[in-house]
Amino acid sequence: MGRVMEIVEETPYRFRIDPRDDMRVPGIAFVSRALLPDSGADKWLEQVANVATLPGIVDASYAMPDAHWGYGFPIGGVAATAVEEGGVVSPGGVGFDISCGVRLYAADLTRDELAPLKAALMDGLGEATPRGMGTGAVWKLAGRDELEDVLMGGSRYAVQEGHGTQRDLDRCEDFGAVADADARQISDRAMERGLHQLGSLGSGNHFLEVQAVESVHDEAAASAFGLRVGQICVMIHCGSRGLGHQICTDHVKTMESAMPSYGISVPDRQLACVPVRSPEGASYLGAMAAAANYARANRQLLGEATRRVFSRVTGRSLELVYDISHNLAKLETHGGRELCVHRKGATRALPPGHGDLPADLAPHGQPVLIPGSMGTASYVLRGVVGGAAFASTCHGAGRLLSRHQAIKTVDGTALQARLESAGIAIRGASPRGLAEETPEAYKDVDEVVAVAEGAGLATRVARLVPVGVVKG
DNA sequence: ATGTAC
Repeated sequence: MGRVMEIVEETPYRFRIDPRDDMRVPGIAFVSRALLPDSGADKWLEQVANVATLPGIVDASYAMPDAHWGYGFPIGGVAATAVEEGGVVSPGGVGFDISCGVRLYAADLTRDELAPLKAALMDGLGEATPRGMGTGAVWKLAGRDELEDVLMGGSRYAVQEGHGTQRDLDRCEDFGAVADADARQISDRAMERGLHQLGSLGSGNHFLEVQAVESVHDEAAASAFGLRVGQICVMIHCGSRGLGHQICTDHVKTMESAMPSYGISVPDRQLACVPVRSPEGASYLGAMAAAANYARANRQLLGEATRRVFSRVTGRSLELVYDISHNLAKLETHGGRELCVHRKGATRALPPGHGDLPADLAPHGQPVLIPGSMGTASYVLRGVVGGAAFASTCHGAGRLLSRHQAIKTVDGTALQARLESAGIAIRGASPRGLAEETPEAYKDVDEVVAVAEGAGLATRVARLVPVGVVKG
């Protein structure tokens, strides 16, 4: 399980790995004793230390409370590099599922009002949501030219084509699309994979979930976000499908061969990286931005399909609370310097008053959407003044068992029966897919979120519980 | 996460 790391407890919610060997900065993990492996030997802690060796990294290599082992970087990792000081960009710091993220809708409907319609709603959502490893998708794109429009315009293009409203875009990170997308940096293979998957959930931990607001922790913020106790919500968690995956694969390969020419060596080949200010760095960031726009359009399309079903079955509407990604690198200004902030399984959490927030949300801070594991709670948090890790927080419960271990632990069919008897409707999930996502395979989301709040990364706004789930 | 390996 990797070498034993020496950990210094700075506070009950902040642990430090001091620089050693080639580390340029310390590692900082925002965890509790309960979330830290007993022996200090866990592969993700070693990964935190490895990331600290990257050229140009500033302040620290950070781990969020839900951190666990990932490709090169830990999932739940945050690292920023100084762009004008040789700072690098690494696809491993973004992840294979570029701009994977979450969107949350609030319904004009209570849990009690839904009860007699729940089965019909879940049936409708099950039928309307393409999912799994196949190629079914909501939007049949006209061809590569239209795919390029999506890659450049993200949710804005989807709305322009009639798939949503301006109000939706007001509640999206980056108002629906990131700048500087460059479709020319995407291989033919990645384009082909993206052509037939726009408006599809995928598999793994991706899901569409009908939820109910169980409790509100911050009345003012909840009200501004459009949330109240007893209300029905819909959460959609998905990403950039095969397109993002192929882009990551392509650019890791390119960087592996380019790295020596920049004199960069890394302790793990999965940390392949190049300077942000290099042809390969610019190429990756352009392709990554295009994949991010694809992921946003993907969530917009699935949201529109959800709205149609919701309206038909319940006669009620869905208002977007927010859409935020948790796998992305962004060029941001912090402390007067331009930084390339990698967030991998970590969520941006802008503080109250931040200029990138829409006016109605600005007094309260950015909504942070935390999907729990299947059958457990999810949370809405908000960003705080004086946060840490470049205004970042956790992204979910965080895995405890590998998919392989999870399958050995539970039987998918039995798990489905258990969830259904707990009042959680399941549609479309394969037994194996369910077993991989069993709650026992994840950390306790309540503990993760409590630590995020204790560490001063974000504060709780509302806790949501599952009513029904559509999975791949 | 992923046409679960090119």
